[in-house]
Amino acid sequence: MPREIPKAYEPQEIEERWAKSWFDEKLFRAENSGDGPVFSIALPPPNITGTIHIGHMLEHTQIDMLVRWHRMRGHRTLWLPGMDHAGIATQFVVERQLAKEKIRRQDLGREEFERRVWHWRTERGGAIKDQMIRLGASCDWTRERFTLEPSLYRAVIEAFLRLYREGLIYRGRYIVNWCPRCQTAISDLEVVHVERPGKLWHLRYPVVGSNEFLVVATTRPETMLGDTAVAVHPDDERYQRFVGKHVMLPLMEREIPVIADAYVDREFGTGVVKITPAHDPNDFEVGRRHDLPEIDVMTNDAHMSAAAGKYAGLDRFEARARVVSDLEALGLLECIEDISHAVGVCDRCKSEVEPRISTQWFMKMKPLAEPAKEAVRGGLIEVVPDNQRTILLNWLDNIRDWCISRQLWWGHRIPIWHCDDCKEMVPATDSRVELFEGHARAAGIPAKCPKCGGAKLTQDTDVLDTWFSSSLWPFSTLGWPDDTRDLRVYYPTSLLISGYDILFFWDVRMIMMGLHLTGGATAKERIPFKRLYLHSLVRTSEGAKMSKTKGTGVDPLQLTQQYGTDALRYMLASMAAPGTDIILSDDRIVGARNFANKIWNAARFLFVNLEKVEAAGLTMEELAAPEIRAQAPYPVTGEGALAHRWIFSRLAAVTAQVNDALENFRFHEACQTLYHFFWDDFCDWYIEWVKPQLAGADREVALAAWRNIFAALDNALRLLHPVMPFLTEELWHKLPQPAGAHSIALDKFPEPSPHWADASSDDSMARLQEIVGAARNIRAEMKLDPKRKVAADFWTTGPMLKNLVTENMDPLLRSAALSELRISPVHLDPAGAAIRSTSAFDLRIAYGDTVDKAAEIARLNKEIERLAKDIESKQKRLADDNFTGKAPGKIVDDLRATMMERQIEHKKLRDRLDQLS
RNA sequence: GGGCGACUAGCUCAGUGGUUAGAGCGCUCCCCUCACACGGGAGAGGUCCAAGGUUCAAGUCCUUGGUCGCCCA
Repeated sequence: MPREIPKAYEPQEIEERWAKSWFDEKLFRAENSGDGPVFSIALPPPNITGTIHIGHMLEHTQIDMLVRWHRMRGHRTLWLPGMDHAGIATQFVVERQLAKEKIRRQDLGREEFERRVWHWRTERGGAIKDQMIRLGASCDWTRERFTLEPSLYRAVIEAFLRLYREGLIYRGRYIVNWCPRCQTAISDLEVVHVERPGKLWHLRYPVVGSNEFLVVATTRPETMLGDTAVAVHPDDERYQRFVGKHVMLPLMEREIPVIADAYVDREFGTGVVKITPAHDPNDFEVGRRHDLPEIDVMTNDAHMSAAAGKYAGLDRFEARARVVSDLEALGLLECIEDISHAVGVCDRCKSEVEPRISTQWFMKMKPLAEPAKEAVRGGLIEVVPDNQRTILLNWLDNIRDWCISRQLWWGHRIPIWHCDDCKEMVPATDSRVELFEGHARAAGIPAKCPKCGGAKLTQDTDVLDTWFSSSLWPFSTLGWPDDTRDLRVYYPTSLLISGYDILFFWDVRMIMMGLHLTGGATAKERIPFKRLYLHSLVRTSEGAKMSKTKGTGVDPLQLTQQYGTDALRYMLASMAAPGTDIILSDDRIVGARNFANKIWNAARFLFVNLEKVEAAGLTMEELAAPEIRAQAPYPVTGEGALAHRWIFSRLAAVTAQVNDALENFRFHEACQTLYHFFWDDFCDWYIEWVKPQLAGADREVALAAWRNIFAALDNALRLLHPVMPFLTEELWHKLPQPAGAHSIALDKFPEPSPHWADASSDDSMARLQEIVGAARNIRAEMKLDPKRKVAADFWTTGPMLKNLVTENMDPLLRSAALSELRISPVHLDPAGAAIRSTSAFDLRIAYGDTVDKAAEIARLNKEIERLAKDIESKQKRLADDNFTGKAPGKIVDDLRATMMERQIEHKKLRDRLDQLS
């Protein structure tokens, strides 16, 4: 193996191999027996129509990091995956496909159409699952669920029936958002408001029995055909005398009343508004208050209906133009104003939504919102970042009823039957489902109408909003409404990670449904998740949402192909600071790729060099067997001793930091900590420091050094595994592992071993790094040939530091490319030399005549000035009794100590400057 | 109109009241040293949007304003 290890990390083959192996071996299957802490999380189910995009990748990376971390810490970990049937989206995909054959779904009929969708689902749906497997998501695929499968269908019916019986689901004729393209009602949340230029038309309505007009202003003149009143504010003196009179609705020649209602904004337009109860939510309210007729002047596809008289059959926008020109011809168009206003469009298809009166199913939300508010406010559910908690509570405060019916064929059909004779609504007898052509449908069909005894019952044709089934996801996937073992073990789930864009659509609704429907005795047992982490969205460099249709989306699989999955994961995680959106940049992923390569090469170095020690009779087993690694660090004599103690001390600190970061969703901090540990500490210092020991002149030293370095590498790999699963898996397998060990993913996450912590090593190493830094700085400034080793002089007053230097002479000389480092008994002579100082030591390298004296003077001056300023400000603060009296003692002491150090440095530099000039 | 957020190095971003505010990339200089040029070493670069305030101490907390986003109505 060592001989074949490639020079650059080549992720492609490695990733595919491990992805397949993890899946085939069912490595991530959760056991619902046993003891110990449980960590469970449900995958936000992607749409079956979807393919993976960078947002999924971000979400899955974050989930997977936490899942792998918990699993490695021995928690009973379940990540439950699944797909959403995605009502509208899926129906559209299939309809579009049919359209190519010039077939409409109506031509096929409902049953045949559903058959086609199922067929599509089998053939084409769920591509995202394969992509997730390929990208290493450590889900328990044996528990995969689909929102339309029988057990979840049953959960939906059960939930519906309970809510219906409790009166929380009702049917009624109200104003809804109608999408004329999707030909279905949609919920308020599915309407997005876009600011668009528009016009405000001022129309004259003749007052009956006079020559006067009332002028109304409207952005939608075509709806005037359905006007059933005009309204003014009750206190508006301009119009009081008209209240109770009638105006003649132009074009329709219909007399409609002038009413007074406080809803009217006196400042808007003329202060008179037309009232169209069937086509405007506010007018609808006014209409109900005043008992006005509701005239729907449109059809399902937003053409004018028979109720629109001679305009029937026209598209709504054609009708608008015709209405305006007809009014103008009659002299009833007062003026046209250009304005900008918010237009509601369908979230999915972007066509203009038509507010329209319609018979639909609704869910009462206020009673459900109250417990949810309590759970969040009381901290039963922790929301991160915290500001999202405010947003969530705010929304719950203003919640409105949810229109849950959709005029689609793909979805959970509403389990209500209508009596053909008396129109009584009869719910399914129970939530049982039966299989029809292999797919679930309601089985509890009522036999006869309980009211009139009629035997002809027809099931409601509507289906439920996709989000209805989604809102049951955390418990329906675990077997609810049955009392299953999974449900008892894994519910409430530990955590939900979702994008903040679906907070209202999904997260909040799950909280409400979980609290209301599940069986726990207390709210704490009924919440669907204990913590809610809202992750950021990935945006384009312009800050816009990624969009496939606009071509601004980034294909994660392509990036993966180019840079490796681990690199992409690392990049996303390293940018995933809570609360701010992510703007992708090529640089970052290149950096992440380089990091992966660095890890690869550090391991490569070890394995390649192992040959040399194998030649000396040491075996891999002796050096790196698991039981050997477990006892690290091994004491090393000689000059590398410090570095060994130090790297394990670093490991202890890094482990604690990573644990803390992951506990708090601070993925970017975990990444940064790991990056610096691996690259700077492990590679740049530790490996470099101990290289000669590894070469094996002294067998005992080599043995211990190798054991330590392999143990450290093994620890590092396990620390890195959650974010870079493939690379670490591959390298882990190159180390000896216990018989039967399958994967690093099932190995232990490092413990933050307190006995590894070693403050004195940390301190000593930092000092030595300063000395090396000083020497390198002189070399670079003097433009010394890097290959040329030079002698240096060293002066310090501290005996400790003197010993430290002596004890670590060899690695010091190598790191700084020095031929020798002479410890001087006296102050160093600045003549003919460059000196670098800290308060603790001076380092001198002699030069010929190569040095730019003026540059050195400039450098000194700049440094002196900076120090002087700093010292002055510190002196000032220390002289202030207010500060010394009130600030904590440690702060004052530290400040004083620092100031004294600065003063020493300052004096040294001043002296040198004097001698130079 | 209501709410939430952002503004820190050329760029993308960290920064949890307390030393001289950090990282990656980019830039400058040197080095293809036998793990890695996807590398090593050394540097330059910041009145932390503005003005007030709280505090012994503010990039960090508060107020107001500016610019730019997002959500809701």
